[in-house]
Amino acid sequence: MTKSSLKPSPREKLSPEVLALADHLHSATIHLLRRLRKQDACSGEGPARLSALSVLVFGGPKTLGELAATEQVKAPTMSRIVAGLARGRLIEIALDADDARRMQIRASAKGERLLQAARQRRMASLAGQLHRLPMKEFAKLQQAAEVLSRLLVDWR
Amino acid sequence: MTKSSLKPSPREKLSPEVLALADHLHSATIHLLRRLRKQDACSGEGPARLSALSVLVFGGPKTLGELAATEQVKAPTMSRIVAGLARGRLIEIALDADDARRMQIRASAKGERLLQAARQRRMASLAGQLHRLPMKEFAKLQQAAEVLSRLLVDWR
DNA sequence: GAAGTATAGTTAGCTATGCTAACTAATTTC
DNA sequence: GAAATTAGTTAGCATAGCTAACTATACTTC
Repeated sequence: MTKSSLKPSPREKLSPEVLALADHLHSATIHLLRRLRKQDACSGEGPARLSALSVLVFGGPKTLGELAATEQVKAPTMSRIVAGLARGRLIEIALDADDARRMQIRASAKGERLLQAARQRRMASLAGQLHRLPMKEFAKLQQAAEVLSRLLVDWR
Repeated sequence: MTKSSLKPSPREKLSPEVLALADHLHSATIHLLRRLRKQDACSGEGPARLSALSVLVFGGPKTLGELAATEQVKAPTMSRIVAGLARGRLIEIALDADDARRMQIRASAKGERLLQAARQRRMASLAGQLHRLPMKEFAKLQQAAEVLSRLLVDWR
């Protein structure tokens, strides 16, 4: 770091330091998710379906378009993901009373159970590793997770 | 945190705190990579090929089996990825002198250029966001990146 | 050195996930 | 009420993951 500013004033543009952090963060997140992804295999559903289902479980009912936007995917892609989830009885689809074009999609009880089980496996895997960290490093990750969340919210 | 230990002694097993961090980290990394992934579209190559190519560029020549192991993918999958990269002249393949079954795969000059350009786009995107962070938060991410790297190395 | 086993990669064929283009149907706007 | 917009589907393409079954080379064992 060449200059310090404790208030939200940005640093100079794309210094080597910023690029180095971008690189490390990029690499670490890729490898972290690659490890966790393996835990999902035994759920019987692919990553896109699990992710969409988790949006429904934690975010409540959504239309197809809202789901597509949340998952940053085009409508036809989400259409097929929803079809797959419906085929497995993991979601329930109701027509919107106000607008017959819209569909209200919600997780079914079965979908909720499946997602919680999958989530449990991922969390157990990651938590099992975090668990082995010394307190100090654990705290660093806690702070970083908050920073990352804000970064994503403020992304532009 | 219920107990503190500044030395590498692990905490109690899978406390709510550990699970909460696992959850936040999981969510943040997923959404971070989803954003960065978009930058790769204009490279003309998919994520699996870019990732394998980056292994070759930064890790030097590899056999197909080594590439598959590094990318945590089965041999037939890597076989097709390599075929795609070869079709685009992004890699060069030589037969191993000692063992005619093996292939030595290396990035071509064209592959190196393409990967560096793609990497530049990802890094610019992420760095552009990191750039806007106040110094203090930036430093937190730096520390976290180190912790994450160690976590991945020590993963078991 | 021949037979059997192990290893490196390929091929075929399945599923899942992403896209665009072109479509249907419902709603809104003018 | 005609035109434009919006929600979602269908068709068709490419990438990426897998297993099973194959070829070809290398190693082992007698």
